[in-house]
Amino acid sequence: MDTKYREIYNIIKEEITLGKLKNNEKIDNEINLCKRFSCSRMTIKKALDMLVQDGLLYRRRGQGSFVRNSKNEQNLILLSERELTGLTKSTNSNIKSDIIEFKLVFANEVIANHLNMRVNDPLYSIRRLRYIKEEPAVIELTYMNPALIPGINETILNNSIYHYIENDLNLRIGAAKKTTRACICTKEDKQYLLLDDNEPILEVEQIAYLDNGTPFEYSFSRHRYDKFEFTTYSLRI
Amino acid sequence: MDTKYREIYNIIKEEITLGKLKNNEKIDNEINLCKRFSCSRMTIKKALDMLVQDGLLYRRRGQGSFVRNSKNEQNLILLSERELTGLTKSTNSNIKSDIIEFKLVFANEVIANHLNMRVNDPLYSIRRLRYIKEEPAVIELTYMNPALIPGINETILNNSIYHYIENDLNLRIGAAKKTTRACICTKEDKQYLLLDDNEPILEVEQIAYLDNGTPFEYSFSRHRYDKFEFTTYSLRI
DNA sequence: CAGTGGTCTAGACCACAAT
DNA sequence: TTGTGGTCTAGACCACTGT
Repeated sequence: MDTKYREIYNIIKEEITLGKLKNNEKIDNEINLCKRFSCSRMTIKKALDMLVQDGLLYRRRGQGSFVRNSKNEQNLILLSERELTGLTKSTNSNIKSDIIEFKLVFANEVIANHLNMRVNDPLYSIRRLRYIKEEPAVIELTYMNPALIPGINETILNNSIYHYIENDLNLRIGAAKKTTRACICTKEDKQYLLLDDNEPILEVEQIAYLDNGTPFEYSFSRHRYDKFEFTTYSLRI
Repeated sequence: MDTKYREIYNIIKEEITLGKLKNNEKIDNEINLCKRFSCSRMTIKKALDMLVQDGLLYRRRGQGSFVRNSKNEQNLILLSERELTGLTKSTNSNIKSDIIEFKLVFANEVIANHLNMRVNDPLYSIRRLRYIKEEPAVIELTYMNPALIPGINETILNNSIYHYIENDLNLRIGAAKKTTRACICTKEDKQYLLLDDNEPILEVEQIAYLDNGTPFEYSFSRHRYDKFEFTTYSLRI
């Protein structure tokens, strides 16, 4: 059983993204939505505020709530913020992985710090090359705490680690801190991603947290610059 | 008069960032905070949820709310999400601008679309080179709707457009949609930012919205790759 | 003026964790 | 069992917009 506000959020989100509600169209007011969903105004507000955070709605006191231009920009792969479960989920299609390296190492100070571990604690180190539509697209270097995420093997790595965490380990991923930068490509990048000397990398450094705030993954994803861009929607609450 | 939840948010945020509250330390529970700030639990929850969104807090049902590792990483310029007012505010120091070009043009279809204008409506086009600590750091190309943001002149451009919008025009900036990508540098980038052939650009394309949902700015900021990285904190609500 | 969203309250019941 | 945060209610008052 999901929460009521999340159900309402999903229903209205669908009405917007499927085009039932047009751009700049005024949606029903809060009072009417309360009646429609048999709930209090605070619950409606919570659902609508989530849609504002997604950039799908804007609201004007004294006037109403309106749909925001929700162009389907699908030339490139866009990642939206409420789905933070890595490549596999956000692109739905045609992901394959080569495992370049998969070993147990010992945490250095930086990693231990980010993952709330001690220096020299054992640590998974995973390097994968990921393909989208048969073309090499990302090199991922992932560190995971084996005490939190046990039982990783090649089968899992060939599919989705996140799927394993949520469905087999029954843990829930809650948040991620991502730092994005542009880098000059290295020899390794050129080799695996088939880049020329002057072609850059879009690198994302990430710490991912479980639902309860515990960090479980520290990773670097080096993306081909011509296959990825990232969109975020920032609000000043 | 600010809202109560924003005041509480600011006070607790300061206690975390100034180091009064240490990493992973449990903060006071909601009931006690209600008493301390003389307010209801919902108001406390709203303030604390904002801190969770900022990545400064994590919360565990049955246990409490805890401070998240808030290392001061100040080697590079980091932009956090709740401050979306451009370079000048987010770096506090030592910004200068050269105006490369400032003219009135006519909106093409793409721009008109993003800014809710009509094709061929008049439009400010502003190209600036921005220096940080006397070194060239960003080339900004900005389009603005003169009907919304009138009276822009060189003095304003030499300082902060955002300051002018909020303090002189008394408008409030509410949200921004940002798309980040890595690019091969152009001849112009090399010339102004003093880059070598193989050094990339970190480009941010942005649509900025007023408080009431109206888009007023469409811009491209081309950052030196070695002076900028962007951090975002994503939540799965 | 009426209609809208923004804030805030004082409580209720629930799910979860530690003891 | 106790203490914690998560959800939800039914209302209140306010600020802003348009007529």
